Amino acid sequence: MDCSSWRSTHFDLNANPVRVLEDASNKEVESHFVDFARKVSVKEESGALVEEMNRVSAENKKLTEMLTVMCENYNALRNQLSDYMSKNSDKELSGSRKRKSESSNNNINGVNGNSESSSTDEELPCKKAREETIKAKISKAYVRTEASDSSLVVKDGYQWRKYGQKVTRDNPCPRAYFKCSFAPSCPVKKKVQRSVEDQSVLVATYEGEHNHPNTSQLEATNGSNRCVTIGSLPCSAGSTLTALDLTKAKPSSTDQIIAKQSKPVAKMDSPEVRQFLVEQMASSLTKDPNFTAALAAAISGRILHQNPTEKWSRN
DNA sequence: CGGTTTTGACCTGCGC
DNA sequence: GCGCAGGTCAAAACCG
Repeated sequence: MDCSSWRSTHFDLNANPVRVLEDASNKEVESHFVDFARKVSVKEESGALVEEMNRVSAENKKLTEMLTVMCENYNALRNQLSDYMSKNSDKELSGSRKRKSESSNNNINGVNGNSESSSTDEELPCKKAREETIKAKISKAYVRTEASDSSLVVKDGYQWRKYGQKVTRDNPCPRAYFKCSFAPSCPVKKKVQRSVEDQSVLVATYEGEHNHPNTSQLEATNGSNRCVTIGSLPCSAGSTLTALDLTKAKPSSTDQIIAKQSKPVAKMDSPEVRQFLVEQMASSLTKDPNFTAALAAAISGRILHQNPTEKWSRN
């Protein structure tokens, strides 16, 4: 599983635009300020503006430092998580309750050893291969939501149709079953259930791989998606990703996703797409007068949520 | 009116 | 074989 390059580029995607934005906004504000000062040429007013500018710069610097610290912490947590995942991936898969894809796989050579099994010699390899395929495409995503939010909705950019809900024995919270809206042409399913330990965390389990583009990617490509897809999951199930949500202030994008998957998405991996996303993020954010406020909110939110995040990385 | 959600019934695999 | 638990189906309700 070679996903480190993708993960690191994805992380850069989150980190670099901030630096780009910071430089761009500083230069922009400075040039606007200079022009304005020349035109008005009122010393008192310019003095006040300089003072304001210094204050904003100091605030900007402070935010940048906080962001740097945050990114370092995020990196450390991500490394912890990937270490943990690689150590426990085998254990996790064999220990799951899921029967079709795992238990039968592990017992196929006969813990029960019943020679009168209904499976024929032709069926066995075929079934095994199919189950292994399914097993290989299972991925999990942990999504933080508002504690008051009782819906089992994970905004991952795809459209889902709920086909069932069940209360399971090991968790009092109901588990919801979703199929991709493109079914039956797209076979992907997902299960969403609240974590037993932290009920503000949704655990989404994806099975299969989408054979069509992510709807949010399509919207972004069309330029109609003003809320950049940082917080959404660009999920072809099976790719490793980490996403940093800078748009926490928006209710529609409050989800904070840390996902473990197993192989990269070609579209997201291409330099053109990354460049496009960076440019789009930069342009949309620099035009937004609420950007500073939203950034501050995101950072404070991150800091407040740091402990639960550490908790996830242990689980 | 068509698509989605809800929810009880049903199916299937596993352990005893 | 039986009971349990997870997963799926499908009819009714809901919604835009």
